[in-house]
Amino acid sequence: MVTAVTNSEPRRRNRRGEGGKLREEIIAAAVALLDEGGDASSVTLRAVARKAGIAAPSIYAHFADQPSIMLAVVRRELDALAVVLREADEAAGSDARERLFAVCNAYLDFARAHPQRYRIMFGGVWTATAEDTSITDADLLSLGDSAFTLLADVLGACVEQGTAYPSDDLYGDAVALWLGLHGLAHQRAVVRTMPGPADVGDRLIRALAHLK
Amino acid sequence: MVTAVTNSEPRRRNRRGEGGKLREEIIAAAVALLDEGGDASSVTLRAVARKAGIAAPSIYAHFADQPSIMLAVVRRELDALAVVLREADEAAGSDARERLFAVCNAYLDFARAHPQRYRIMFGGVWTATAEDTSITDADLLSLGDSAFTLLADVLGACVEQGTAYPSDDLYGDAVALWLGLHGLAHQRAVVRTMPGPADVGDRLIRALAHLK
DNA sequence: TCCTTAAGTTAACGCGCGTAAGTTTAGGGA
DNA sequence: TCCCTAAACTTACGCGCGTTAACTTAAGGA
Repeated sequence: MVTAVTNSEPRRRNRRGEGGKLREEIIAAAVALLDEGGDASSVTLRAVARKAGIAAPSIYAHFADQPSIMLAVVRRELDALAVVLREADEAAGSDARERLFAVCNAYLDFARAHPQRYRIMFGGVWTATAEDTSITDADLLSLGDSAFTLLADVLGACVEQGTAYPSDDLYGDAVALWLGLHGLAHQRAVVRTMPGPADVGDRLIRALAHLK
Repeated sequence: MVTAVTNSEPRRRNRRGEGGKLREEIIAAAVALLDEGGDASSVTLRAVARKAGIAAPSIYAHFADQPSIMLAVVRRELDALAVVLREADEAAGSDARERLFAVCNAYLDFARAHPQRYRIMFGGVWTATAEDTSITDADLLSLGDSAFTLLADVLGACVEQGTAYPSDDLYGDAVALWLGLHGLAHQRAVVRTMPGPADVGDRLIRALAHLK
């Protein structure tokens, strides 16, 4: 599959103060490449440039190097995930149990809807590359903070409401809950046909949140 | 880092009937490359050849292409994992609870000891490449069978012994337990510095096995 | 209108990759 | 002893990659 970028219009050059627009287009192009089913290695600098309809060197005006593009993608998608979770939480009403399932299922749905993105977000694109770049471990850890905090809050609400058994370490249990969700989400994002019963997600949530 | 393969001996050519020996050496070379800290993309055909001390084209006598090498690596490591788990189980004695923790911790220890291997085993090297190769989904699913069956058996023993609450779906709970272990193992294999309390592994096991 | 400068382009570099075709080395049966 | 052939080597091709340097276009205020 060549995707044949036969744009008749070569691309409208941005206006004077709007050079920054291209930055967003580059990130979008990288995400589009992922969504087409490629893995991380198919998101090359040149492929992104082709997708965005620009020449490869034009990227260097907006990103220092190729890994920086990937980091921007991860940033964007983690922010999008946090928004999705927050929306699901607000739509769930005030019952803590409902909120918990809403948030957890929204998480799993996001991963299912965008498996390639999920793999990039949590698949360790960095471990190998971050050594050479200016990306620090602290950078990476802070990325998912917003989404995780929401999950921990909702779990706390379940304990307060009495829906879940009290915990000796709420933070630890929240981490464990997320790890379970992540295990399922990641495996689904990887194998195409996941073995096990359909309700395995609910099983994970109920067990890890210590629901009554 | 160049690793400078300055072998004085260019490499002893194998005897007549022993051409198959090189196959094992190639797999070992690929694993060695992983252990040096590279990601999947640094296990190139030529890098493997350099590591094994042979010329790149010599690999084609034993593997159809580069993905086939990776599949062989995954096979080897999954077999090794199954052996490790089995040994841990046998060393744990007859108490079901002890056996469960022994097997689960052996799993986590394996991932911690060989993070790069673990990432390859479960990181979705295939999803992108398997389309072009002769590797089927059924192939991949059957790979981890031996290890998973052991885990499910031990979990069943816990229920029988009364250490764990009875389950309405033992298989489903075993899958959920594995997913939790996998989430932790994978995340540790990816981020270098994993947040959360040190006993998060025990939390996962206790909750997902429904221990009393 | 012209000129400055932001927003791109084209050209070229060196590298490592997978693969093809032909060549050498040495074990072991006749 | 000779020579066949398995096992591995050498050389070479073309490609896509990331990156750099130098050049071109056009927006928009003076």
